[in-house]
Amino acid sequence: MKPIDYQDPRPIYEQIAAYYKSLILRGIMETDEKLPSVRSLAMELSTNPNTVQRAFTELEHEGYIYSVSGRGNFVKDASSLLTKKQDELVGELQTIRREAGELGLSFDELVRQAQNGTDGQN
Amino acid sequence: MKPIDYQDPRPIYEQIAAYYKSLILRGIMETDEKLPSVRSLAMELSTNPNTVQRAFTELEHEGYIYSVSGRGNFVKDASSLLTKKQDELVGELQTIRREAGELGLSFDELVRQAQNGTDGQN
Amino acid sequence: MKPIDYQDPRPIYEQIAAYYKSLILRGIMETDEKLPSVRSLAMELSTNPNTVQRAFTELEHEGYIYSVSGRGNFVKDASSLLTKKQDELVGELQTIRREAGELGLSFDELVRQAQNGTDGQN
Amino acid sequence: MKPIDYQDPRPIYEQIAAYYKSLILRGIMETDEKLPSVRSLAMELSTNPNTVQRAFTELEHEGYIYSVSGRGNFVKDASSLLTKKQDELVGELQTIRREAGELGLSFDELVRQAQNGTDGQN
DNA sequence: GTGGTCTAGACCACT
DNA sequence: GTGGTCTAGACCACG
Repeated sequence: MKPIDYQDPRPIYEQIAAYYKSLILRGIMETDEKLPSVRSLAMELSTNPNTVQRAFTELEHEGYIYSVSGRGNFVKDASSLLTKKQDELVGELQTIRREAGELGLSFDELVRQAQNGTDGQN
Repeated sequence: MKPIDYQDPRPIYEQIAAYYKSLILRGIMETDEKLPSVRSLAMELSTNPNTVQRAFTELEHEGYIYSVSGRGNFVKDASSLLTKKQDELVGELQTIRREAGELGLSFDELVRQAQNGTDGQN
Repeated sequence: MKPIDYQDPRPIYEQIAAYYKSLILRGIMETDEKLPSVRSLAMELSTNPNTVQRAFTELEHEGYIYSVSGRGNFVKDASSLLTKKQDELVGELQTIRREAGELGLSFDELVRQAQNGTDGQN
Repeated sequence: MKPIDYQDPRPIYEQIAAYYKSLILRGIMETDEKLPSVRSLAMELSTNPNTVQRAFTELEHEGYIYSVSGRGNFVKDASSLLTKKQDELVGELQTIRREAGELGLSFDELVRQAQNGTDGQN
C-alpha cells in the first residue's frame, strides 16, 4: 500500500502524514521505531523532500513522532494515542450532533447522507 | 429557553452565538430583525458586555448578522444559510468517516458512542 | 429602464434597492417624494410583495428613505447622500489599494483586471 | 518595519493581523513556522495581550494560522491563499465599478482620487 | 511557559 | 442611546 493517491483531494503532505498516523495508531509501527529518512522517502514516493518534511513537521506538531537532529524521526509513545484519537473523533461527532439538533436537523439523516457517495464498508 | 448553561464546556460567547445562529437558521428570527443591544443582553444574561460583543462579532464574521453603528445589530439574509450549513456538516462527517477507516475503527460504532451519554432523540 | 435583471447574480431585493438608491443619489427622486406602494410596485415588477418590502427595509436601514405607517415610503434628505456615497467608494478603493500593497500586488493591474470581462464605458 | 501605526485609522488588532497576513501571503513566513507568543509580542509592541490575542483569533478564523494550545500559533498551508485573495480584491473592484456606474460617477475618476493623498508607487 | 476566557471599567464615534 | 476598541488584571487548562 502506497500512501499517495493523486485522485485524493487532500494535499500530498496530508496524505503522507495520514498514512503514518494510521501505521502508528494501528500499532504497525512501534514506539521509538525509526521512520524512513526524509530524503529516502521522497525518493521512494517520487516527490519533493520539502513535501515529506512538511508531513513530518505536522506529525511532530500533533504528537505522533519526535525528531532527533542528525539522527532521524522516531515514533512517540503510541499506546495512548489510539484511544485518545478515538475520543477526539467521538467528541467531534457529538459536536456535530448538537449543532444538528440546534438547527432542527436529524443527526441520523446527516449520517446517512455522509455514507452515500463513498465506498462504504464500515 | 436561556442561552447560557454553565455546565456546557463551551465558552459563554460561543453559546450565545450558537443560540442566535439557531434562531436565525430555523427562521425564528427574520431577515433585518433587530437583535437585542449589546448592553441590554449583557444585563439580561448577567454577563459582561465584552462577552456579548464577542458573540456578535463572531456572528457578523460568519455572515449571520450585520451591524449598523449607533443603530444595532440586525439579521442578515438567511435564506441560503441553512442548506449551506447542512452541506458543511455532512462534509465533516465524511472526513471523520474516512479517518476512522484509516485507523481501523468502525464509523458506525463511533456514531453509537456519540449518541450515548446525551439526551438522544435524533 | 426596469430594475430587475435575472442575469444579475444579486438577489432581486438588492437590485430593487440599488435601483432606488441610484434614483435618489442622482437627484431624479427628490426629498420627501413618495415611492410607489409596496403592493403596486410588486405588481408592476411581477414579484412578491415580501421582496419589495425587504428592499424598502434595506433602503430605510441605510438611510435613503423613511417610512410613515399607513402612508407609504418617502425619500430622505438626499442632498448630502451623493458626496457621502462617493467618499465611501473612494475609501473602499483606498482600502483595496493598501491591501494590494501589503501583498506585493500592483493596484493598477488589479484595476485593469476589474475592467476586463465587463461592458466598459467608464 | 513595525506593524503598529497610531496614525492609521484601523484598530490596532487589525493592523497586527494585516501585518502577519502580508508576511504569510508573501511567503516570508513559511508553513508551520511559529509566530511569536501572544505575551511576548504584546511586550514588544507595548500593547495589551488581549489585543494581540484578538489579532491572532482573526488570523485563525480567516484560515491563515492554526493554534496548538500550550505550544503556540503556527502558519497554515498558505500556498493557495494568495491567488484566492487576489480574486477577492478584483471582485470587490468590480462591485465598486458597477455601483459607480449606477450613480453616474466615473470609476476612473474615483480610482484617481483614491491614489491622491497617499504615498503612491503602485 | 503557552493559549484562551472573562470581568470591570474606560474612551471614542456615530446618531 | 448604540456599537467598537482598548487596558488592566484575573483565572483556567494544557504540557
